Amino acid sequence: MEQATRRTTIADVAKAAGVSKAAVSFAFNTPERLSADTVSRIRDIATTLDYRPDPVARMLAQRRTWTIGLLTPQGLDVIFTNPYFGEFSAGVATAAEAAGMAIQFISPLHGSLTRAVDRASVDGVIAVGLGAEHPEVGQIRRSGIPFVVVDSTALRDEPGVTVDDEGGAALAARHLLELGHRRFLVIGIEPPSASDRAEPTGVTARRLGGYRAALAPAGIELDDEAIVVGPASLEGGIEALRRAWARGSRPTAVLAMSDAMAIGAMRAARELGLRVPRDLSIVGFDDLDLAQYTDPPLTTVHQPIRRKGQEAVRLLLAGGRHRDEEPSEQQLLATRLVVRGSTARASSGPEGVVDDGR
Amino acid sequence: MEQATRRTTIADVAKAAGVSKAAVSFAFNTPERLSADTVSRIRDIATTLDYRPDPVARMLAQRRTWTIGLLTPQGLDVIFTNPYFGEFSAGVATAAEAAGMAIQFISPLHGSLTRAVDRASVDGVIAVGLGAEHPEVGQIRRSGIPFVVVDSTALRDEPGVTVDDEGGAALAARHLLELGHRRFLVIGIEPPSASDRAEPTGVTARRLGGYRAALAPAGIELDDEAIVVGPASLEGGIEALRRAWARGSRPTAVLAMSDAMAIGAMRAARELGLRVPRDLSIVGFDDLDLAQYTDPPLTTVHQPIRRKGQEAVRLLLAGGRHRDEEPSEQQLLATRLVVRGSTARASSGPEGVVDDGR
DNA sequence: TTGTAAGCGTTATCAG
DNA sequence: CTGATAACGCTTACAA
Repeated sequence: MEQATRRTTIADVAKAAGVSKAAVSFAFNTPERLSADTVSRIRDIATTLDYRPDPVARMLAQRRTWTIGLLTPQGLDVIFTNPYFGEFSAGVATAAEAAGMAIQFISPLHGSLTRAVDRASVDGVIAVGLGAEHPEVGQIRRSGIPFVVVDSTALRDEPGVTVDDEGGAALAARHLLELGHRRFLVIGIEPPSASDRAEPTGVTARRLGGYRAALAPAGIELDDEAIVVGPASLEGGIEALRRAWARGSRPTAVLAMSDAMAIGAMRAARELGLRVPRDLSIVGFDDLDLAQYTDPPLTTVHQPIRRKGQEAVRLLLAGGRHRDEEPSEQQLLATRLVVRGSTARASSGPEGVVDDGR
Repeated sequence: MEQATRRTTIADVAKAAGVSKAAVSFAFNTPERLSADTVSRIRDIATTLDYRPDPVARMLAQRRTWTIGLLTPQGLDVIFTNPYFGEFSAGVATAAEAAGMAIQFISPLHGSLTRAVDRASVDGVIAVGLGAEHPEVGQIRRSGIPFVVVDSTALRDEPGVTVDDEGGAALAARHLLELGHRRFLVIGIEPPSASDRAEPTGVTARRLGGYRAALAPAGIELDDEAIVVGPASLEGGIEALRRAWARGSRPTAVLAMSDAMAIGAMRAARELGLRVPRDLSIVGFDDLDLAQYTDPPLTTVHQPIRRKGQEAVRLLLAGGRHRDEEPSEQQLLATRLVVRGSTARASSGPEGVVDDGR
């Protein structure tokens, strides 16, 4: 995979046009500085010679790469197949393109995020879902590259954008409460890397906090029995509900921390012979595009995923975080409950046991 | 978004260690060439100074970017939210990472793919779903960068990987035929860009060919009435079935050219009061992960999406296509039918009209 | 084993 | 308005 022949350089064009390299550069970048016909002459020759400026040389000289890095602790294979990241990336891409920036995914390389960060040549980075325990944050901060964090309230002193996870989660729990539910199962997101697992990831902790805050007034506590975790995927949701069921959990409602998991749970419920929402109510979190097309359509907590991506870019371009600079802007985006068809009034339990409201 | 302070360069390390820049370079890239303690001394100092080689300078000097470009005619926002591309990209990413390569998405920039290609700094490109009419193919070929095409049989003289679209489509049609269906609706993929629209994209034409080939022996022809097209998305599928229905189509089976569209069609069918598969059989194409989790699970044509991505990388690394080189390897991957729950024996029509086999 | 110096292809600076 | 000339930070012959 080597280049076959040498490509035309700025020097070739300069020589052919009988001008300096600088003049050629001007002809493309600041044509106002040259006389009109010099510009057109140079451009003509450049076209003839099929000259295209080398992006790498340009980056080196400009000391800018025109690229935004999207840093995630998950591998690219999970990133690309995860609808949440898809929508988020779409938001980032839209805003980045508008600003003339490309985006580069920075994911663990051979297991090392640090290595990946070193190899990436970017003007700034958007770090998604990074806990405070990630050393990469310090690594980037030291490097002096501007960055913003997304979904990491733990990093309060960095500029970043987050959604109201607690509030959204509370809305979901309250909704179920109002429908008369008393036996809950929480399906949580298990942090991706082993190192994260020690301390639950920010999102998980915050949403759990929201559920608890809403249920407490009703005298309901979520003990370990009422919580299962797994990867934030469809399979993860299936597995989670199966596992909970196998160990004897008999909820009338499940609070899933992601739509993917909620959809998986719906699938698993069907396998267990439960009708959703009649035997089991399920509420998700995210409001993916897909959520409105499931059967039944998914009741879920909406968060503005694409906008989150756009805001992150805006923040980054507006300054990001610089070395030793005072903390800058924090964005908190609102969440809201979208009631669709996967939740209903609590009725008799799945095995004919009438719920006595205990 | 400017760098706050100057980062440590190789010259800084060299001076601090009292060696030449070359020695520092060797210490990292070819330590065998230096004495063991020189290496460790240099490395220690480099660590102290927090030296990290500048990737851009390295690219320029090496004349390699260690990056593979993924070229698509669709915008990044559709790429990232399309599960097919997600799985494909995951395959590419896996293979690329194993080879120490990063991947860069090359999508129309401000509407121009050509511009995007110029700005991209890559060692090779994988072009997905490009028709022969795309001038970018020539652009890249002229540039001398190795490339492979995916899903474009029109470009027979380029190395590339394709799946057996005709065969797979025929399998799908034959399956429905065997179930007794006689009234079909084809939901096709509408090419993304207006320029492509003139001539149907390769995939669409090939799959349609497969359907026709299978139906012809049964004396069934697909006229314009029997075909609707739309974007390859869930919404596209919903829209397509609705439109066909509105204009009077009353099929007992639909052949969708993508799983996303098939799932959309299932949704639209439900809205129309049709039960799948009882009133309407639906078969998709792709076999996305999602296909097994729909309700009912989707009968579809499986294609090895991830593997397609991996093979493309392999081909590219194995040489790709060079300027003026003889055509190189073509890969044709097999497809197969996966029968699940969305297809059933043809029965009475949706409005109680008994199908007389006409 | 290590150093020297010539690139790599731009852009930026500063005279003319 | 134009053009030398010097960065930019690294790799890599080639010399020592």
